[in-house]
Amino acid sequence: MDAAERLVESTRALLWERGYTGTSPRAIQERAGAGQGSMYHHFRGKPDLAAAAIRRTADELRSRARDQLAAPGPALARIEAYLRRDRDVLLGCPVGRLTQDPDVLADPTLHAPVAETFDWLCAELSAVLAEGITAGELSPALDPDDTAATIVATLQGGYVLARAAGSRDPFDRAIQGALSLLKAATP
Amino acid sequence: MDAAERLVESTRALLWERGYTGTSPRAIQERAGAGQGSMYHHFRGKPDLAAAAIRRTADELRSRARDQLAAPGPALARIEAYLRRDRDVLLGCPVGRLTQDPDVLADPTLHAPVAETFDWLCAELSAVLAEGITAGELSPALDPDDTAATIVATLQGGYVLARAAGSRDPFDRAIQGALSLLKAATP
DNA sequence: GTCTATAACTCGATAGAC
DNA sequence: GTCTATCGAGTTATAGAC
Repeated sequence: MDAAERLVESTRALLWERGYTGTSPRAIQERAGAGQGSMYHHFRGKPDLAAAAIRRTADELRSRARDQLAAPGPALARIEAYLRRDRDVLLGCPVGRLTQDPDVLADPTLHAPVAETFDWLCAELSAVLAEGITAGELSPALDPDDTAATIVATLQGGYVLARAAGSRDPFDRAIQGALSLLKAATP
Repeated sequence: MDAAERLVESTRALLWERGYTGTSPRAIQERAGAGQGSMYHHFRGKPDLAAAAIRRTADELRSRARDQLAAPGPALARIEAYLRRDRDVLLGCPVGRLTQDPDVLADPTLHAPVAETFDWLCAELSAVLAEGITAGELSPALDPDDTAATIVATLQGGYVLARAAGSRDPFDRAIQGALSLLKAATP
């Protein structure tokens, strides 16, 4: 792994742990084992480096969501597989956490990948839900877009509750509760 | 309003907008119209001031949740009133946002009010849900604790989605989706 | 109780040697 | 391509005058 690569990975880790404001170029360099000169040679500065890191993190999230949502099988089973997938719950969502950083939201280059990720995820889930309704797995009374937003919100909020509690328990309960509600909503 | 009071209110506003790491004593002082000396006379430093601000914000959240949840009326109606209450969606939750700040989670004095707030809120909602099940409004198949966690997570995640989208739409959709699922889960 | 001055440090970024 | 030195500003906090 060359220096530019290590700098991006280091930035990804620090943005996840400490957010944009809490991440200093100095900390990025130390973690990457690179010096000032190296960093400012490869990147114009902190926003440039953050843009590269956020784009990669967003791409990875999409790719991992596709693994479960685009798999073969019944709609509800794919949603359950996605919700129950192994996650580092106490670390929170590396994309969702960026929405708490006003400096990220204020910079269109940093904000755009975050907005696109959740737009894409809601649309993808909505399509799977619509499929489940057509197949007779889910009640036609459910609105796919609304329900998709509820599912993504349950995940994002589950992370918040887990970090507040210092335990993954509330996350697991929130997921279980959402799945129970979905399973109760059969035609 | 005296200086100490203005300093706490100023800290509350800044913690909400910019988080703990993003909030400097200087910014607190400027917003409060108080000087360095005044601040360090009334408070030992940034963590002390933040502790006072967080305690007050947490108390206020609980008090406002009680307004809807402890009101008279059927269980489901109280939950809907709580979920549909007027909110500054794009500002996010002033308590939930603190879970993204590692410096808050690392300090027990700052972390405790955050943990207690969500513990209390989940317990309160769980009690209302249990009441709804007993009254025959909701299916006995629902687990009150799980469902309560799902509801709180939907709110917290709804804020995340709204800030990501730069619009309150996904928040409203997530709430609507959760209410539709709850209403579909009748005995 | 509030002020100003200052300390010791980190911030994000640039300059210029090698 | 990476280094070290340095910049000016901002950080949290203390000291001491008033």
